Amino acid sequence: MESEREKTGIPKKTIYRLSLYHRCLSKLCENGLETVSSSALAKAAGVGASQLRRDISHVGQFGTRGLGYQVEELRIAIREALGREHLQPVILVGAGNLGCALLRYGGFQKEGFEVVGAFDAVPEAVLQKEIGVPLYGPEKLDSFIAQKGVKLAILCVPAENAQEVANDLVLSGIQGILNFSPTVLQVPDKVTVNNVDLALELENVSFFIGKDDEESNA
Amino acid sequence: MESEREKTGIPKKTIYRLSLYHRCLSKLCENGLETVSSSALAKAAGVGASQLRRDISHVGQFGTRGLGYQVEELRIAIREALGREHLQPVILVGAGNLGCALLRYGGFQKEGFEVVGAFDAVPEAVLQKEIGVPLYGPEKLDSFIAQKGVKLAILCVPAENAQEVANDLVLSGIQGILNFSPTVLQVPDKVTVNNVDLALELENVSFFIGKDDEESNA
DNA sequence: TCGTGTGAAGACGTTCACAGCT
DNA sequence: AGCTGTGAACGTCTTCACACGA
Repeated sequence: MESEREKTGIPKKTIYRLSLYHRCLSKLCENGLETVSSSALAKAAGVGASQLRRDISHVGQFGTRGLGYQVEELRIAIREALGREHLQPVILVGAGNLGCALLRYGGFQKEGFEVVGAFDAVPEAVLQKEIGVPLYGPEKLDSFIAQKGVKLAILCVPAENAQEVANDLVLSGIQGILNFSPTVLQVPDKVTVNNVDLALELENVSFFIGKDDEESNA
Repeated sequence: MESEREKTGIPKKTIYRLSLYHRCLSKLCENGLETVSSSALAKAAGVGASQLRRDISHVGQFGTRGLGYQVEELRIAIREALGREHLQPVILVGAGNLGCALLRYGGFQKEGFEVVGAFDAVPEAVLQKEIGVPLYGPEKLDSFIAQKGVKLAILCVPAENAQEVANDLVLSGIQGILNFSPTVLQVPDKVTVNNVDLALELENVSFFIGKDDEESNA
């Protein structure tokens, strides 16, 4: 039912970790490091060295045996493999609690995304100033997406409206949705959806604590 | 390196989906449905019917062949399997943008969690009123956790402080952390960490769009 | 007949272990 | 000697397909 990894042959989980490596490499770069071994980088990323090498092998061969990887070279290679060479415009739909927090959150910009517009059913003028991004009503969605050629949307509307809004987004040409609503979105195959389900994630942590109760001895 | 599924024998991914089924069942319940087939429930949850049956079989045998599952019965069984029978107290650390948004976010309460306290390096009194939860400075952390017996924490501090704060949490007895900081936390094995990495998630969506560019024909 | 529960097969991801380069 | 890159073994999750019960 689920078939990811279209075209490239790189597994979805690997993609995820490559992003992580990319971030680690950026940090190493800032610190002036020039080379790094698979084990050192793996440790920084919290994965096994073997897995890291396998992941990187999906991108190409960059290491020097006996030495390690060139930090900058590897970073660029990964960035290209991820298709993150250029700034990518994003819109955010649903400027409620979470939506506004995300707008103020600097992490997206830092990783090469630009939130170019926000949309809400009730676009309050006050907000506009606070979030530093143009805020529109739903009627502007379609033309905005077409005009700016936006392909990515962050969806933060209440669960009740999520599917409806998602439909509009897809019709307007959005190809990827980062969905924060606790809803299973129904979209065409060509559209990618990643769900960030906060409550589910908390439930998951909750499950794994207490299980290890009588395992206090390492 | 990663070994989840302690004790219970239920795979981590299945746990995740069980939470999802649980939510879907609650919805069905509200709608007055009494029975549901694996395929119907699977569709609601966005998974394959076969997978759903397999997942549920990890919990027990509840279906009636030729008919389906008793919605309420299954819901309770899953809730118990997940250990979510009782309200679980949670603290939130880092009442910045995201932290505050999460405090106002109703989703956790809805799924049976109670945010009993919030902590921030600079606990502004104004905020206190806005978020509806007691807000303390870091010095109160330890005693609060001990006193209330809290095991779960939501971590929303800046990346720079995340590891340091996590250390404190672990020392104070926290056993599970839902981490929103873009950092790989180093914690003892007995502590469970789930990372919600917003930028990474967006990067991931971004990767999978455009790949399917010339795949518009289904 | 309809739909569950599950052995068996298959797909996928991870880890091992070592050959080979520097 | 040190470290990468990778075939092969392994383990895990998913899907198939069908026996069995209602």
